[in-house]
Amino acid sequence: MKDVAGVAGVSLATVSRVLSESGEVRPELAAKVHTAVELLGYRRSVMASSLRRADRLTGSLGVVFEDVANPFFSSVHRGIEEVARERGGLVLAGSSDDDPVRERELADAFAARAVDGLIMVPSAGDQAYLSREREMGVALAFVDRPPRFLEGDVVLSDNAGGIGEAVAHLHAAGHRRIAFLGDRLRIYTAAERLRGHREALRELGLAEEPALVRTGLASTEAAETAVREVLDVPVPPTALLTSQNLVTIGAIRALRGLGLQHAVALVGFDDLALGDMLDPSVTVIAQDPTEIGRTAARLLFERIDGYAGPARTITLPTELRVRGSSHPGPAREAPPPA
Amino acid sequence: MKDVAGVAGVSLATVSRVLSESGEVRPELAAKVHTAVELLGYRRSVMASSLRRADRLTGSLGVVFEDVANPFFSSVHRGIEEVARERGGLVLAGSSDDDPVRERELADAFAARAVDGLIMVPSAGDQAYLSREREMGVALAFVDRPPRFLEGDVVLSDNAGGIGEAVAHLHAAGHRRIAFLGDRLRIYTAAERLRGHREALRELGLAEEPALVRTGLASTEAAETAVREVLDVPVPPTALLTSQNLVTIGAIRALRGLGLQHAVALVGFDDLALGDMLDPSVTVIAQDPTEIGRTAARLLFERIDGYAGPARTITLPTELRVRGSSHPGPAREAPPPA
DNA sequence: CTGAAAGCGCTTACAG
DNA sequence: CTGAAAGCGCTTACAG
Repeated sequence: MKDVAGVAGVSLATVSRVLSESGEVRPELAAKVHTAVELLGYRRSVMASSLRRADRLTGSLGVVFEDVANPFFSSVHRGIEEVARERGGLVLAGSSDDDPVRERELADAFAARAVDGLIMVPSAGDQAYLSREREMGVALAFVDRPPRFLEGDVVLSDNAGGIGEAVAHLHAAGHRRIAFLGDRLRIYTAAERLRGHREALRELGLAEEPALVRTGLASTEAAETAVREVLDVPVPPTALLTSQNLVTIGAIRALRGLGLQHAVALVGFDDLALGDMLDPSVTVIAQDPTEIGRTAARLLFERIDGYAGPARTITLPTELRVRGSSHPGPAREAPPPA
Repeated sequence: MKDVAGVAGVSLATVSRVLSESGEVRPELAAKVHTAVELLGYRRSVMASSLRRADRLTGSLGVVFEDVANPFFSSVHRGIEEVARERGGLVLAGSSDDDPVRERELADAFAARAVDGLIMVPSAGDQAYLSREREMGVALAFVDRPPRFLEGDVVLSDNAGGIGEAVAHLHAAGHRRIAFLGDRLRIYTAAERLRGHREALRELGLAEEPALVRTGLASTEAAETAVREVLDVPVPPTALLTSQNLVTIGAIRALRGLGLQHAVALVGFDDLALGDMLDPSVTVIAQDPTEIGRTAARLLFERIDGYAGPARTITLPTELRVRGSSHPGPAREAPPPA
């Protein structure tokens, strides 16, 4: 910048004013500065700039995902990037692998790089430590699940509502025995989806049968086994609701293995790539991860811009994509009462 | 840091030495410093630190992908993150959408944040502008395709070799009429894959028939149409080679639409999620995106650590995953000579 | 081994 | 509107 000032024949302060578009500068001087910048190929250092600025903003955001390579999160990432880009912001991203220690290391490393804000998919741990970052001026927003032991803006999908819609859809198609296959309940989304199932059954006047509810399924294999077991009870379910991608895949494998893919209905949470190419194609409850990312970024920028009101929770709707698996071909009579 | 010095009763310089682990400091003083750091909850500013350091390193890396939400690239991202993490580094990522202007804006924005290095998936444009960044001390590495008008370290998949292996596999299964469906040839990987097809045919003594080669396919729809056309020639192919995911999906749709999914063999480039659940399951040429990311990060860190030798090109092998689609069920007699 | 001082590249009151 | 000067939070010769 010193060189630019020299070439342009103005003071350092003037160059700074021109380049940061702050204060009034005579157009002729501004032109000289721009010419010098072009000539020298000068680029202002964001780091030095933010160090001295009153607002200390760096125009960068940190994002902690469970895994940047997970397609759901990488779509959230994209949504955040889109909104950040409108403001000239850049995104730092890292994977916590749902490890609270790693999550904290990442938050620390981002804060040390003076990010303006942090968007986090909170791990199973405790997020209270983030109140210190907030005090130090780092804005916060959460995504996919709420933080624990800390208030904060959060963007969620309507997990319970999405499941409820699926249950109603299956009920309308004549199903009365709807099994629920879910992940470990310590995971917020897993618990919410189970809650949605229970509430929907109650609203429809259906009894909840313990034999038709299986949770704690963390892998495709576990899900496959659970589906086989749940279909092996005295009065088996006519429809399956799977609360997560891996569980859905396990269920598909199990149904195929038993030759029941056209006999037992299936609705899965989260869309599957190629889900429409399978036989039968898979009915799903789809989230909108890109919009989740955009929304979280907007909330975060409001905080960065000074909003200091109470924490907000935004719940985005899910979309039921009805495909073949919830319209099993052969006619079926109503199952006997439980 | 000033506060820490005050509490610890030492000079600023000593605190800096302890925290940056540079220079010799008496253990007792170091202990005092650490106590003060704990007490105050102090965290060193990476920005201020790097501004004054001799090496100017910030411990952050910029990555320009075509799209952070593309599963291939998000896996590359994960590989880069893993290697960066070993060194305490952080990753900034952005999407160019294959737009040279956006690519350059991102490279600029990263450089203004003083990243130590840049890993890029070069867009179709010209990367010569990056030589300026390199002169300013930013290390460079490229991924998936080589930069244009610039020398640089690059990590590629063995595109031609992977296709060659697939052609040999189909040939061994008796196929003599193997169609190639590819993307726009201005895309490096598309051109390489077509080259692999041609060379493999030549090596096997098969003539290349223009009617069996279709390129320029940028969408599922275009691919579907092209497959229908290529199957409609007087002597149709008995096998299809698709050079990219969207093309593969278009081919699957076309074959199903025609009821030929068990009659015409198919091998696609890049694995498909659920590719093993389709009927028939899809034989693919799989890349290893995470390893591509790790390798690029390693090359980049070598440059950051001072390696100044010639540009290196590392080509990673692909893996042929033989599944049902290249073993069509019904026996088939050798097709008539061309 | 330790401290006082200069300075990285910038912004911002403070005068004029 | 413009410039000289102080200072953001740190590191690093330079003395001692």
